Amino acid sequence: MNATIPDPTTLTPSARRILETASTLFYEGGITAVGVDVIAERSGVTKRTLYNRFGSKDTLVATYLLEREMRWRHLVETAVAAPELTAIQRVTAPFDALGEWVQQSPRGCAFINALAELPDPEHPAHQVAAEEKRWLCNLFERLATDAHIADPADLAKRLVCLHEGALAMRAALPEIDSVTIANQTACDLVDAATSGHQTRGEPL
Amino acid sequence: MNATIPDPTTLTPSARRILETASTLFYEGGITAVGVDVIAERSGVTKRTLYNRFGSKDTLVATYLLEREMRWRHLVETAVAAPELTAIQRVTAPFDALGEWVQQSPRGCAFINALAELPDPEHPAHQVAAEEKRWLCNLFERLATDAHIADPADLAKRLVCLHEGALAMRAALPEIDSVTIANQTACDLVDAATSGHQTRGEPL
DNA sequence: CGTTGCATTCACAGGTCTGTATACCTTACG
DNA sequence: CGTAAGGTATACAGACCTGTGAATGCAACG
Repeated sequence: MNATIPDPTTLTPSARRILETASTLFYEGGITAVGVDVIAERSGVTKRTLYNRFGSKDTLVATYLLEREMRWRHLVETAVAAPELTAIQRVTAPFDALGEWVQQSPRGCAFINALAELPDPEHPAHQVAAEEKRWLCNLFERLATDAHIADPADLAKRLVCLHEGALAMRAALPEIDSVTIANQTACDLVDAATSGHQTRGEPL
Repeated sequence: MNATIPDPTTLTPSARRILETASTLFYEGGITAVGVDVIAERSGVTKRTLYNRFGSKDTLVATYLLEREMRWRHLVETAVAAPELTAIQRVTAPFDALGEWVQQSPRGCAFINALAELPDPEHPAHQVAAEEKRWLCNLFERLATDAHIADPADLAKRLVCLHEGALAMRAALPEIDSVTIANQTACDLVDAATSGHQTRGEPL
């Protein structure tokens, strides 16, 4: 029934097609709502092949999220490493990557969506999703540290919240250009964190 | 099949029980994953009664979101109207309401989750969810206007992003106290928007 | 040539899903 | 008393779901 997640970079040709079809359908239609029959049919593959390659739907879901995370990480890492950027600009570079990313992602964050559909913390996909958020938060903290910002952990958490909010709002109210808004806000937060001591309002 | 959404405040006793059971199960287990059979059984009601009262699962889902929105709105509106608050403090008051709200909502935002599961924009629940976000954004803008903030529309969008991000992060990484972080950040944003001209970083 | 791995075809098991049909019971109220 | 509304009980239709079984084709590689 269950199986270990295969390495998305070394897949047989059929498995590749299956994964690509599943990625599209899961993201656009929702994980629970999309059945393996449709995935197999749209991949030009039989269900048997699907199960031979992935072992279970849950594993296919986890593989889908895993590969998506790899693509996202790669995009962010190249954006952050752009040579023309200052250390300060690098801190908000993930928001630039997000701007590209959402062009092909009108339905919000695939990881948040997966968490919404799969409440069971034991589900393999659940941990992939949580891991992605943890990675992003740690990345922000590292970038803030490199930019010699006073409280990098605090800034990182703020930026992660902004980041997720922008993605979520894009699915809910596409007419608001939430990514640009979040990007500007992130720059302001970095500004505030660098220019001397920061006025911090009481949370009442 | 489909039916009009009933008024959640005037329900027969059975319908009340059905809606309450459905609310819990939908939120905790996901909408698609929870079937009407288990809802009926856990409500101590037959499926026939459920269909007599709500007509379809889709309508039941929409009613669930509608009532949840009413409760949330009420909580926010009382928080915003607290007499001891200044106009400036009112702007971030929804974040205080959010602090209470998430005590009973460890699985993130029900509306975002619903959008994740029901991509069809024609689905009645879809519009209830989008409406909630629009309402919150407009509320922020109104509060910012009342507090004589320079660009209320801009600030409102920033605060909505923060708000949604805090909710989403709570589901993904509960160990981060995202609501408190977002509340503090919101206060800082309001501070920055009130104290003279605001340095706005280039989004690169 | 023979093996090995990949994929195919087709059928099926065992559930669960939404939604409906029929017939009966109970309670409130005019 | 009589009626109507709300609810009960049970069974069913028809579709879809995940996952399995058994037999076969085919191409590459030793």
